[in-house]
Amino acid sequence: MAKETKIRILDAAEVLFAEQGYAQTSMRNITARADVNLASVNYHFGSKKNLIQHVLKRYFDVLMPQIDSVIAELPAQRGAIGVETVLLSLVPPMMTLSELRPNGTERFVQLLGRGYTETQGHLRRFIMTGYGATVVRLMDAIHCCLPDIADDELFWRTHFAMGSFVFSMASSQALTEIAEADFDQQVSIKDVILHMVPFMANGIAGSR
Amino acid sequence: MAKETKIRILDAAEVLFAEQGYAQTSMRNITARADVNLASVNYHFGSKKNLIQHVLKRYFDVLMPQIDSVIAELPAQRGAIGVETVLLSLVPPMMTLSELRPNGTERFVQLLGRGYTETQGHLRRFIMTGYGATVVRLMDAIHCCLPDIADDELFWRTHFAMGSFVFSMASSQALTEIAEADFDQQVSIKDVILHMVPFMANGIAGSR
DNA sequence: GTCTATAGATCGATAGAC
DNA sequence: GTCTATCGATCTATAGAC
Repeated sequence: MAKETKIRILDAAEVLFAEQGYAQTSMRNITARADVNLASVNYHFGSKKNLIQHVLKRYFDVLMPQIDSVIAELPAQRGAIGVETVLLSLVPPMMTLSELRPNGTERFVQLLGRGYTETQGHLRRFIMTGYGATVVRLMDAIHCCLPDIADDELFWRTHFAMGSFVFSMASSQALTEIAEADFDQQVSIKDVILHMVPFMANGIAGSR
Repeated sequence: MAKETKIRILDAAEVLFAEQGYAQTSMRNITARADVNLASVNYHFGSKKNLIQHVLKRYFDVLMPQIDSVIAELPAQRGAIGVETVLLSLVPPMMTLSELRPNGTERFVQLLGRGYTETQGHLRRFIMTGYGATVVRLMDAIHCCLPDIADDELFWRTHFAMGSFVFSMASSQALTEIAEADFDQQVSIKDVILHMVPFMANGIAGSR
């Protein structure tokens, strides 16, 4: 036999969810692409909603422990480093997702963007209950770089930064097509991220 | 008779589209909320797809001419002003959308966010064919403030900025709820926009 | 575990009476 | 222009044979 049915379903589902969104992807789309029987999704995952969570969990379970590691290894004197350093430390963990599966990094962020706008709060709850501690540690690391900025102000800025990131990936296909057509550039996901880090760092730190 | 059927449909549709997304909103949802007959949507608009475009068009037709005006009134010596000035000049036009309909500003940006992630390129084409000249004028105004930044770099930064904006509005309900719960702040759409302008300006201009 | 067959619901769109 | 009634196509989920 080829791959396990369960894996085939997850692999097919994540591509379709990332490309078309959750609502627009039917179980028939998924099982056809995975070349498995329609009923097998409900046998293995119980429901479509549960399948969506499993697709995300595969990525979070790899990413979040890595983020914990890189944050723990940041200099103890946080005042000495900038936000850009913290954000840059997240890049290698993000890039390892592409070793999991082809275009893993891109797909993961697309799924994140879809989840935030489509599942009306479910994703946020899923992240905070399962990986909330990592999120808090990351926010603390950013805050330590910028002790002068008020809590609520930093809250807004980090969410704006996340917006840049998630939106850019959600529409990354359009963006890279334009970049290639108008500027004759071949654009990889890493290029996009490395363009984005200074943008986010400048926005979060604020220069004036 | 109360309001025209056509208007009632548009009013109901824009609320539901903004809150739940296009795919998740059925014609039955819309006609029930508008308190009109199911068949009247197809009579007046031909199809659901056409209805979506009409909902957006009502906002664009008011917003875009105003943006043309404020850009035309910017100082001729563009080198003398900053990006923040250009972005701030967009705020009054955006705010007038709330005079059109309750929460118009917020709804419009939510529709924009939904359109970008859900309609896979259709929205972009709709904007560029109908209002492309205004978009180009706006991009030029930003570029004049930052003559030292290369075309392609500015392309990335403006798209990141748009991402912050659109995503923040798409998830604005969650964001304002958190802000109110964690920081005990009452947050209006104008507060969000005014927090966002410096963030975007710092990100686009780049400080280092 | 895998399959067929189908229940049960909902969808967009339209025909045709008024 | 507005309504009822319905078509035909989808969808998720499940029952039950193998």
